[in-house]
Amino acid sequence: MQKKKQASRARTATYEKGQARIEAILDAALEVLIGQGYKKLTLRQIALQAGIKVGNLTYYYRTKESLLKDLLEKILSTYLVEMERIVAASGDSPEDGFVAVIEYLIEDLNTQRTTKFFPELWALSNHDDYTAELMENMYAAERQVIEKLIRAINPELNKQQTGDLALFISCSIEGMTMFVGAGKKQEDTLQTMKRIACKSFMHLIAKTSPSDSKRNQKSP
Amino acid sequence: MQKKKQASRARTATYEKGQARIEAILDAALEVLIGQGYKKLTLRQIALQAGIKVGNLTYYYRTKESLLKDLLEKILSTYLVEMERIVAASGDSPEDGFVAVIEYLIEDLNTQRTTKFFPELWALSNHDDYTAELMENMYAAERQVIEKLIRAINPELNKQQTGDLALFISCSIEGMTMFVGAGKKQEDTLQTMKRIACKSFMHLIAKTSPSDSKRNQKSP
Amino acid sequence: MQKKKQASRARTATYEKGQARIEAILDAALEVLIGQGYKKLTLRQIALQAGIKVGNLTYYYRTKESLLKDLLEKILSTYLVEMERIVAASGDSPEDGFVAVIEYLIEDLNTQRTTKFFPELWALSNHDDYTAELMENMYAAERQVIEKLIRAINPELNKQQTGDLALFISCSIEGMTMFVGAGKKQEDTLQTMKRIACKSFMHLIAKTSPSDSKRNQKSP
Amino acid sequence: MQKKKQASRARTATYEKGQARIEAILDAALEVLIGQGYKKLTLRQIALQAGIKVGNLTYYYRTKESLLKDLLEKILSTYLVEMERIVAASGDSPEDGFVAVIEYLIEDLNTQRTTKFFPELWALSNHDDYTAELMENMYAAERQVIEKLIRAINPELNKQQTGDLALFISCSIEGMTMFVGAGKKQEDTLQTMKRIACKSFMHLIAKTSPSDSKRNQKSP
DNA sequence: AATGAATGAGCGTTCATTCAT
DNA sequence: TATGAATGAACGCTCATTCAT
Repeated sequence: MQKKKQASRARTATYEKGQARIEAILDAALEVLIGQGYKKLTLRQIALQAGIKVGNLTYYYRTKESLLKDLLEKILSTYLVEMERIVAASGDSPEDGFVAVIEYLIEDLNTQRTTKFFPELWALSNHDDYTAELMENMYAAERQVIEKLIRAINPELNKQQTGDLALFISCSIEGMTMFVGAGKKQEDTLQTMKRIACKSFMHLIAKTSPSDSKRNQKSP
Repeated sequence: MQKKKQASRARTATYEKGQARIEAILDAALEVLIGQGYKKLTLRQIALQAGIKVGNLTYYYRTKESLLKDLLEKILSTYLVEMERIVAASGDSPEDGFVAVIEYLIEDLNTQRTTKFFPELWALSNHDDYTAELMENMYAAERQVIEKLIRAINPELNKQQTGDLALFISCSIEGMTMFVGAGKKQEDTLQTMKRIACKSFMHLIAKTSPSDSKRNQKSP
Repeated sequence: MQKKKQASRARTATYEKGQARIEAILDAALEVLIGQGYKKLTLRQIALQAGIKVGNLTYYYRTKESLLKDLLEKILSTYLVEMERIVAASGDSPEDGFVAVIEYLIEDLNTQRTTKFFPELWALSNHDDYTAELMENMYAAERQVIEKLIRAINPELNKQQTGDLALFISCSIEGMTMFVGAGKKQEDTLQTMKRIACKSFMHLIAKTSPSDSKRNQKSP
Repeated sequence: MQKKKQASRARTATYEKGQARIEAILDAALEVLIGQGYKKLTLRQIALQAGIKVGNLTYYYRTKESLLKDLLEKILSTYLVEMERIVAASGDSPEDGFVAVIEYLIEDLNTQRTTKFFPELWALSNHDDYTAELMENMYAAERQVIEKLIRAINPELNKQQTGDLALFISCSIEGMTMFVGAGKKQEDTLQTMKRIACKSFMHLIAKTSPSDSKRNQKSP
């Protein structure tokens, strides 16, 4: 029901076969990006991975840029969808919801899909404005989810504070990608990190008081 | 006197002029990497930036790979050198030393050199073992510095715990690179992040007790 | 009634709709050729202009070459038809008829259709024998019209001389295409050229005597 | 002495070998253009003709456009140089000079270099502004040479009239390219055309009076 | 009659690398 | 040391053509 307009920027592909091809192409592209990095993310490699010829690839995506757009949008959107699912499923307690989100995010580092893809995304966004914007939108949405939970846990905090805390928490988790993710040196510390993160974040939220913000009160 | 071995993979360069050239080449390469990204880090661009011709560049570095190796080594070593300098300069109090290191690391995000370079490094390490190893060595050294300070602040913690805390702290800071660094959307929140980070980390170190570790006591 | 054989190389197109499609395709092709040049005269562009898909285009013309053939034949035939119409309409006086033809040919340079198309035709005929033959046939017919008028004006001239004069006159007019045609630098001199041409040609016809021909009398 | 700065837009090519290569490349390009038309004027064909690899070709000309620029400029400049040489060599009599120029221009049609190249040039100029400008400059210079001779033959004519006559004469001759040039159907009529042209043009110049111009006197 | 899908060849261009001087 | 010259491989992309539906 809800997946009808995927690959919106791709060519028409009105028929089923075309739709399937587009999915296959995007899957292949992600595979290449994860497996070989964006330097090797060439049309030839993608076509090879997808089992088609380059000519056919360009039939669906006239430019590499448009393919990349679709690819990034597809991947990033799945993360948001999943996040909202987690929140919705976590019941009434905001504390439980918060822990569920944090654990989901960290647990997600167990997949190569995540640990390989995101550093590529960050590097890409370094030199491509569109990628940077897309990434920023995704993380902004993620922070909004976190902010809502923070506010529910500690309603005394003002908007500025919840935003700052959400940003700090998001940073802390994203930073693990390079170290504790799948295939990384400290791979096995993932559970420990989860524990430390939850404890630390919960304390941070609970013990931050409205008067803590340096911004609101330049001189104490 | 002690840094003679630099550019070990480069050509002989026994004479001063050659050494200077190598420095110029590496500087040029870094400039290009930061300013234009890894994708445009071509021999042509590096030579142009260095004011020499490609032919001459290949005289010093027979392959692009060897140039990259030297470049990474040079950059990463400077971070370590700086870190040790910071620690040494921070006096007797371990708390002061810890805060100084944290603040240095976060403050460093103010430079494009850092915010542009590290995501590239992470992406590179994704698919290149040598880069991954080099990076891991650097971060391991960084964590050792942090661990030493943690142990001085809270001597009760065991080796496992200090290691985990250092890793968590390192992740938290590195994760800021994509968000609060120079040229990023949340660039202006750097001071706030610094404050939250210091407070949060200090509490984490102080309030962690030896019995917290789930690893040591599989069954409670 | 008499023009049935058009599009002889195209597919059957026995039905009216098919005939209309072929006309639309050829019109579209001419439009593209004139507006964007031979380089951009691609099946994609033609199909786009005709409002159909490439796949359908290839149903009517199995190869691009066959489409081009039909296109050339259609265009060139229209010029001949028009020329004969002009001659027929110019009444009894051969002088009037001659001037009418000359003026028609020069006036025709006012349309982009002419000034853009013919240089392409000449370049094409440079390396394509069929095009060269088609073009030669068209110009031969044009010269025959002119020859007939010349002979009527000055009956003393022999066949060789009328042929030579017709050729010279035809060259003189065709040569204007690159300079005084629509969109050309000397576009505004078209009327002046018309006047000079008529005066010069009329004098040439009137004052040429049968003894002028060097060919007939190698030694005087 | 005078050929030092040829190929000004090409790469440095400071050494003899490079200079020779550039000449070879341009010669090869002309060969391909003449022999196969601008559609087949590809870098691969040019390189093949020049006996080098495409990679080397792009070392001298970074873009195809720059190569074409140099090619056109080189060819067109040779025509101008030759024209001026002809005029200078034709002695005192303006009539002799004029005839010499006309005969040179028509005689030139005996070379495939001319009959093949110019239609390509005209077609090129149809869709490329730079080519159009270059071509216009060349023909403007040619007309200036003709105008000067016309004025010497009939000093009574005003500037407007000499310009118009020069244009008409130039058109008449250029128009022969498609018909009487080397390899064309009416190839053998070249001498006849020469004779008709000279006679016709001389009469046109001699018998045009200042009062002929319709432009100066809107109503007679 | 019409379209979507697929292919293979070729295009201009970039690049790391090799080599003679 | 330093440069110009040359190469081969790969890149993104365009195109005419074929084919199943």
